[in-house]
Amino acid sequence: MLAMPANQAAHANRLLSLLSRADYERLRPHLYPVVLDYRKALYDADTRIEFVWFIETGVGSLVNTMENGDAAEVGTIGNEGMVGLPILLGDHQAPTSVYIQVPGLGLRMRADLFAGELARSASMRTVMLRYNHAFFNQVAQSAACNRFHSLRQRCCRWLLMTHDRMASDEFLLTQEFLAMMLGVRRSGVSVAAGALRKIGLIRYSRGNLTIIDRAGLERESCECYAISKREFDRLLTERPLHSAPAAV
Amino acid sequence: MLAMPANQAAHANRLLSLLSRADYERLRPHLYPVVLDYRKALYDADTRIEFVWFIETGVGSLVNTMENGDAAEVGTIGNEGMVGLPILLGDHQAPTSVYIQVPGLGLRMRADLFAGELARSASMRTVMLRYNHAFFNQVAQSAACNRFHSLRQRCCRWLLMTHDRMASDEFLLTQEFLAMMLGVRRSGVSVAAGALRKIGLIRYSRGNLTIIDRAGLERESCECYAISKREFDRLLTERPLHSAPAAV
DNA sequence: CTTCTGAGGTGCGATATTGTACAGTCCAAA
DNA sequence: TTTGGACTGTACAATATCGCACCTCAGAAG
Repeated sequence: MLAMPANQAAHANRLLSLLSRADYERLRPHLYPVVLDYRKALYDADTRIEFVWFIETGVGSLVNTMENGDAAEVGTIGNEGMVGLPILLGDHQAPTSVYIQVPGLGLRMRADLFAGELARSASMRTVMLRYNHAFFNQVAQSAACNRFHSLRQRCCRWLLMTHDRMASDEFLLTQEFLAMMLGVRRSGVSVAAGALRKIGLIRYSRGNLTIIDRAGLERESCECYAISKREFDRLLTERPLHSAPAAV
Repeated sequence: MLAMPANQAAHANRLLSLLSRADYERLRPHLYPVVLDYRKALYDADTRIEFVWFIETGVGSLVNTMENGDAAEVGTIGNEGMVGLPILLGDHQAPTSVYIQVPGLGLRMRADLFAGELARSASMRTVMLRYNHAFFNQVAQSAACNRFHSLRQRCCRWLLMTHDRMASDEFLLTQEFLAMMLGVRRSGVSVAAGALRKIGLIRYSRGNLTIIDRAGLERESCECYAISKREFDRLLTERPLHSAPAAV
């Protein structure tokens, strides 16, 4: 049974707000506010990860880049999570990179200090590992989604996942960039997004996109969006997970 | 700095053999030998995970099944790893399932006891979390692979990954089953595998497949195989990961 | 020996997406 | 005010894969 201490006062970052006051106070002296600029790399593939980040606003992407330069997003990180999970897992690098796709603000901490605090606090590990599982499930869902679902469906899913992690209905987003995230041609996005605009779900022009009809996007999206979201909601709560056999 | 104690005597399962003798002795009383039958489910999506498994021979697949029944493998587990990572991450279920695709033997342990031992041993957590990272990287690679690479390339990758986890060059495998793993039509596999047979890389008939030319398969495969393998080799060693800044 | 069944090979039209190209439009810098 | 660049819309042939159907074949069951 995982006893979860009373959480600290609400924080812009959901993970930090799930920590006990004591755990949060241990991290606090090491957290430095940073601006997350558009397209900034938080870490690059196969290079040492020096910091972990807790995103407050904005959105980051876990991106896999192939030898020939083809790239695709395989996971999304916002104010519900952190960037730098390899540190949590005892590693210091990864074959993927993390880029900022919607600029914002966050808190940064030295990776070695984060690892040290984790080693000292079981309750902190609990929170972070649960997030890690939710994120893993999202990536696993992406893998299957890339196999089965159309560009249009994946486009809707991407918009919904990004929207969830944003304060506003409006954000900067070029077709070129979205195409890279989805791992498709830019002109393919032009057609898919054009169709979504035609039926009144979104509006956009010259890199400025607005979500008009969220429910409509959810209808057009594949099930992958709902599954990922459900997992985050299930795992990122203050309550302990049911662990009695009855709780199947 | 992660001090890694002297490992215990070599074990058929690589993860268990990476544990310190003390850690292994803690698990040993709870490990029960089991037969891993073809197509057996080790756990099902969204249901309580009661056991964790350490595979000794045979191969398992992490499978994502869609609402309409479409299914695809998103990760592979063999004697290098364990089944039941959600337990390690403080959860007790997952949106994916694990099935045995090549029958074999393994050791099973009650999930609650495994969680208890993990809570008591930092060194055990270290080993398991590293494996978790390697496995995560494999799934992230699959996500991008499903986006970019041809059926033929993915077919080669699958054969290589399975072969790595097998004692023999020969195993039972129908096109029907491989099609489900790759998330494609059976007749698509017929064409792809037929081509691989024609150029002498594999041999097969009526559900019996033999790897003839491994190097050839590696040439025909996408880069995803090598990347996943490299990550497993990097993370599943007895030596601690370099953690000095010089070790980039 | 015959039959049945699971496994595998092949063909064909339909569809999604690719690669490439080109043209239109808005905005900001010169 | 003009120009150049960034962003977007569109078109078209090529390709991979799909969905489906049908046929063959080997071996086990009867």
